[in-house]
Amino acid sequence: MRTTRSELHRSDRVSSTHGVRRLRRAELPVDTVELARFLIGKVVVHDLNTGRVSGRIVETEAYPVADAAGHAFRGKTPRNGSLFLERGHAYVHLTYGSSLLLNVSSERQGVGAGVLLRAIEPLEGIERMVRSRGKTRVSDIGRGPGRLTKAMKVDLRQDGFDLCASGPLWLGVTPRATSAIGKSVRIGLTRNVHRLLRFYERGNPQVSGPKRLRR
DNA sequence: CGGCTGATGATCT
DNA sequence: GATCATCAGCCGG
Repeated sequence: MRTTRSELHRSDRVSSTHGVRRLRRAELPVDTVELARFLIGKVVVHDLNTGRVSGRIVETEAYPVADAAGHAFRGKTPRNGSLFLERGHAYVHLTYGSSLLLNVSSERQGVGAGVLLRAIEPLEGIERMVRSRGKTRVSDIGRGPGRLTKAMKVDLRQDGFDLCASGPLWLGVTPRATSAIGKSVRIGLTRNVHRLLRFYERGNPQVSGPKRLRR
C-alpha cells in the first residue's frame, strides 16, 4: 500500500512530539531487563539541522550482565566501551558490515550491559525518515534495528552520547498510553537463544520479525 | 507472508 | 580467517 504525500503531512501533525518531555536518568530502572520493558512506549528523538525526527519505541531486547550473547560479555574493549557508561547512554555499533544498531546502556557506570532498540513507530519527521531510508515501504521505515538507525540518522558519531542530557539525541515520554507488552526469545542470535529477553507492543505492525513474534 | 541467499566490513581470535 | 544483536531482493505458496 502506498502512502500519499498528504497522508505523510497529516501524520506529521497528528503525531507531533509537542508535549513530549525528556526522561530523567533517575526515572530509568537500574536493571537491564526492567529497562527493556520500561522503554516500550517511550520515544526516541533526534534533533537534526533539518528538523526533528522521532519514533515511539515498540520493540526492545535486553542484553543483561553475564549474558553470553551480549557485547560486554568478554569485558570492555574500544568498541563496546559505551555499554559500561551510566545507564541512559547510547551504544552504537556496526554489525554485518552494513547495519548500525542503537542500544541504551542499562546499568551503573562500570557495569557492561544494554538494551537494543529494535523498532520504532515513526512519529515526527516521517518524510525526512523516508528520504533517509531510500526505497522502502513507509510501513517498514523503523521496523528493524538497522532500519531504525538509518531512518533516524543515528551513526557512530552518536556512540557514547548521553540520552538523558540536553543533547540532540534523547529519550522522552508521551501522554499516549501503551497497550499490552509481549515477551519472546531474541532475534538473530546463536547464543542464549532460549532466554525471553525481547519485549514488544503486542499487535503493533511496526514490530519486526515473523508474525508469531508480533502477537 | 515466510524462507532463503548474498553483500558487507569492522572486530577479535 | 571466522564471526556477526541485519537487510534487500527474490521466489514459492
